[in-house]
Amino acid sequence: MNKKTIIRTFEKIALYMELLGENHFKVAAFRKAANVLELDPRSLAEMDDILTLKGIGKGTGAVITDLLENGESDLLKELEQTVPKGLIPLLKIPGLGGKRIAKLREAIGIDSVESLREACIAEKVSKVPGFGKKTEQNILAEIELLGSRQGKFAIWQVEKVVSLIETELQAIPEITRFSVAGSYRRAEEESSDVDFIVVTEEPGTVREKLLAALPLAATIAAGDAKLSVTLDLEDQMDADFRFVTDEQFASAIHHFTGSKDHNIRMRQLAKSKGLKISEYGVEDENGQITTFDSEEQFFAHFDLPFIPPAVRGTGREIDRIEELDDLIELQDIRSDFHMHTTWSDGGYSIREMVEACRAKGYTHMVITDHTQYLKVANGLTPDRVREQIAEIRSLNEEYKDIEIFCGTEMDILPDATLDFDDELLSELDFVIASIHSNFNQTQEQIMDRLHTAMKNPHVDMIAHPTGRIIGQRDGYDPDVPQLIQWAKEYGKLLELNANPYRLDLATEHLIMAQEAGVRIAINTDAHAIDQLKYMEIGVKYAQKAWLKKETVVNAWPLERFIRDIIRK
DNA sequence: GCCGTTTTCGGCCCGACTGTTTTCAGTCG
Repeated sequence: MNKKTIIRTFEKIALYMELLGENHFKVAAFRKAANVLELDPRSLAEMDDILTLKGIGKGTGAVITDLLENGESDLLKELEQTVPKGLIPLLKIPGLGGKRIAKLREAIGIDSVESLREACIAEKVSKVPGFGKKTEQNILAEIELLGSRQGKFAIWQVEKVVSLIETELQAIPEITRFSVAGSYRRAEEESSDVDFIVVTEEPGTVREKLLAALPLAATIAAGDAKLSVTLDLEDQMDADFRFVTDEQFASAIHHFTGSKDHNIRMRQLAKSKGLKISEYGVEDENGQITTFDSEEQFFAHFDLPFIPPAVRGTGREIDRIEELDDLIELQDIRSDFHMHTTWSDGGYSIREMVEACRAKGYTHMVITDHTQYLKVANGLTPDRVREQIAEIRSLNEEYKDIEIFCGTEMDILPDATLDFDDELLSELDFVIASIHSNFNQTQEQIMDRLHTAMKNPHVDMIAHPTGRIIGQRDGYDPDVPQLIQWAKEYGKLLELNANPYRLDLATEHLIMAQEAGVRIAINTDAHAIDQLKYMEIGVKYAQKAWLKKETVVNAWPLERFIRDIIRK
């Protein structure tokens, strides 16, 4: 028996009870019990007080005892026999929850998506009390969409949709200001929809203009406070817009940024002080509503510092506020160590990239084009590298306010050798080693390649260490704990590649690396000026792993970078 | 079902929108 099994049992019990139309506080109690175990960092063996945890009571405790003693839960077995398995997918149909599903099963014997479809076509559903013609049609339409509707979208897919919507919002003069909220603002790897807070005095006008401007597959809800639509794009994605006044903005963006658990924790905190949080402000016992100029002020109202969106997760972040002072922030970033130019597969010249980094206020930067093995990317031969070094050195003479270092993103070849020899590497200031080929090798072969790079005294950093593309491919499956050990042993940096396709290393590994004392560089891997902005997503993602300023090398001052990395 | 230096009963985070009703339940985020 392990903790995961207990958690999954609670979740299943909750699901079945929901389908039976049980009291939703009862359902929530089982979900909460699952959450309590999930949030506890200890393993099952270490939890001798499991039955006395807050949130575990008589009913949930009996399930745990049952599982520990018999390896299965009588309650779950009973529920599985009572509730047809075919009902579970019905919860995926928008507009159908436990109560209505229970009602349909009771009244006309619905036990699967197929029987519901048939009942809709035979117009039996609209005869059930509480259901009407409209609901029947909606259910039928949703059943047809069930297969095509995608659950989660990768952050790079969401980013494109967010940009598109922002362009439309900017074009509407009745909008004073707006901001994306929701899981995208928290820099989640995946989101199920996008949320926007829109400040306007004329919600009706804005709603109509949005309905006219956006590519629509469906309108889910359209009121004066909110607009909810399904966008007709490559992938059909839902978008929610909340219309608020300027005074309500701070409370609204906090509320709709979430996470849900963060909000619940904040509301419990408010309640303990006799206050009530809603998306419109904070209400005291006299019904007086306070609004705020900023989220900072909102948090200050509860004696809390500003909690960055990226760390708003389980609610436990509120117990870690003393760590926020050291947390990496965008304004700490002084440099970017990984970018490409027209010398290989980048879109802009070295000078253009330098100008763009100066505009960002960076004090130093590294040019890192691909190497000869990567022919599709026009990788540099040794001769071209030396030419490039000369050009960079001369450009560096020109610019007094930014230090430009000569680097490379060198391929680690499939046979576990490096693309450049040591002599050439010694002429460079900063050497990145990367895998771009033969992802399907065994883990042993991959680790052999990475070890070669790690051992080389000229290599400074391993880029995108796992090669993953979020939601598309897992990468080359390295043994990351081992990689972190090597980074520690040989004093190498590991990258957090900030490109939203990658975000590599992932959160769990960043946490591991920081704990091991390994330094991280957050880099954009920009192939165009515009992509330098990915630093913002990268830093947010780093915050999810609670990376400190000290851990992130590109937050270090130039002098320290030269002393500890370039001249080491 | 869980919980309690206000409570062992009556709450549980809070509000918008839809569709069904004719004042509100259900669903959703």
